[in-house]
Amino acid sequence: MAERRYYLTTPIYYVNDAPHIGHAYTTLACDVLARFKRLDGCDVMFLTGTDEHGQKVEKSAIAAGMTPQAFTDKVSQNFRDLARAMNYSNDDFIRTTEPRHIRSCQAIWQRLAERNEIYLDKYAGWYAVRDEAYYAEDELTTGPNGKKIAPSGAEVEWVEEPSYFFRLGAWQERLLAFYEANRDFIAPESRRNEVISFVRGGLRDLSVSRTSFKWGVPVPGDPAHIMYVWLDALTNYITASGFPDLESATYKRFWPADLHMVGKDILRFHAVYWPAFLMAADLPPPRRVFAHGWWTNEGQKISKSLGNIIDPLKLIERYGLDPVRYFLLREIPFGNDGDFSHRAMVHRMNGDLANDFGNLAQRVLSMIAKNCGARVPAPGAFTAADAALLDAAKGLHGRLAAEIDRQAFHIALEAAWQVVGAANRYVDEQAPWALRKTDPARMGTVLYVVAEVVRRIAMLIQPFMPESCGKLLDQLAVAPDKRSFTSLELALSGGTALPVPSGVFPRFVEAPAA
RNA sequence: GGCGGGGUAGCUCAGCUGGUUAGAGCAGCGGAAUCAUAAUCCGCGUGUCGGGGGUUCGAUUCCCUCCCCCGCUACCA
Repeated sequence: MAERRYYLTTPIYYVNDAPHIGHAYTTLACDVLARFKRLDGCDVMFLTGTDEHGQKVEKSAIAAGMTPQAFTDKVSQNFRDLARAMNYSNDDFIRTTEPRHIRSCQAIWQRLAERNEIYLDKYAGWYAVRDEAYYAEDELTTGPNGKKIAPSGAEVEWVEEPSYFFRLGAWQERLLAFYEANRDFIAPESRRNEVISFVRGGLRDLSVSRTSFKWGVPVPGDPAHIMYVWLDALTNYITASGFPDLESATYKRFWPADLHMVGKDILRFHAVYWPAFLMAADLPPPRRVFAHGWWTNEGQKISKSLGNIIDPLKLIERYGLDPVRYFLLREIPFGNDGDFSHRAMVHRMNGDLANDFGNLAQRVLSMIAKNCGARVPAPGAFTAADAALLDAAKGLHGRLAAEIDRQAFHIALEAAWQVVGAANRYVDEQAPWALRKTDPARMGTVLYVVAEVVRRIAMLIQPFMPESCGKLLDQLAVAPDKRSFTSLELALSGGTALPVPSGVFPRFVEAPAA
């Protein structure tokens, strides 16, 4: 059903930033997708990493009294630590300062230069030293002293510097044709509209080199120039696949990427510049870019100045890792903005996890432990009700695979929870506690059916909550090598000894007010 | 300004090409049950489907118009 290979990436994170919920969220979505694909039999490559070049990094390093390399060695570790804390399963972690990447960037540049897609000219504009940014003429105002002022309030000056340019302007029609031919290239749909509208508005050639700082990839043949950070950064995706070695096994297997997951703020770079660079270099563009939304904190926009940045490590400490993973992908439609609030978090944790699913598992495992000799009961013939519930659980795999393929994580979870609800209703209707006295054999069948449904659900949502589902599968005595989706049809067998059950999804209990 | 998305029960949202009493989850109210992490199950919603006009036998779903919200409108990433 699915393709045999799947290559997906997170953005590379700018090392100058401290890891926050936005980073955690993007990578989490990729992690769930990667885990799901692996369990579903795909050969997956899941890449994340850090963007370590640029003027800001150079300055921060100097401020810290370190060389840029020593500085980035230090701070890139923050992102590796986050990956471990969030239990991400990335197969590679790329740093733009690695030799493989510098070689790759220069190779891309050379391919572009050879095809006459890059030329040397001058970049001229109003530059604010304080902001390290250029401003357009119409953004400026005139200050009391007659000098031009940027929107930020900084004084600007007219600056000209030599720069290489990429002929982006020539790619407008080909990009539009590409979007038209690849309807799924940009998601969600509204983002696709935005990008198309942007490209329709016309594209200017893009300055792709700088001479104002040194910390970056030197332009081949003209080391006075450093490659533009985005050309450098975007190239990481193809570097990790083995480029520029076009004959390498990994390149042949994994390029083009199946999915670049990004935040909505960097969509344009991925959906416009990147495919243009690649097509211009005569390399295949990626298959899809998904732009997700942003989190607010208790209804407030998150910003450094407000000091309300959400630290994922603190969330994990407070709620536990898997509840946080679940919440982030269940609470809001993936692609939309959403709000993180303590109240909502506890609500999901207690309602969906502890009450609905956790308690379902606990009630059936507990009854089996007490009334079936701690062994999986051997089922008798299935009734229509049994079959209906089992069929609902069996239908989940295809359902989830389809939703995951379009990054509808919230719908995938919702579908799984529909079966959780059906299972809880089934338990109440069948009332195995009453059958215990009247018809123990039937009780065994009922408990078997529920245990089997729990097994299937736990297997399918492993990508979301690997550790918790692992514990649950341990309690069902499902062997570790029988947890991929090819083993979904290996139903529990009667007589299997089960360990003593214990709750997997704890309730969050508010500390009493002091 | 231009382009795009959206305004549906207290909250978050489903409702594809128009057609039975407009739905789900959560919250709220009432009840049942007692296997289980006091978890579970059942019942209960007269919502101007943003306002107005139009097309139609019939519109939340199509057209026009108005109001409001959000996003994009390039070189800090």
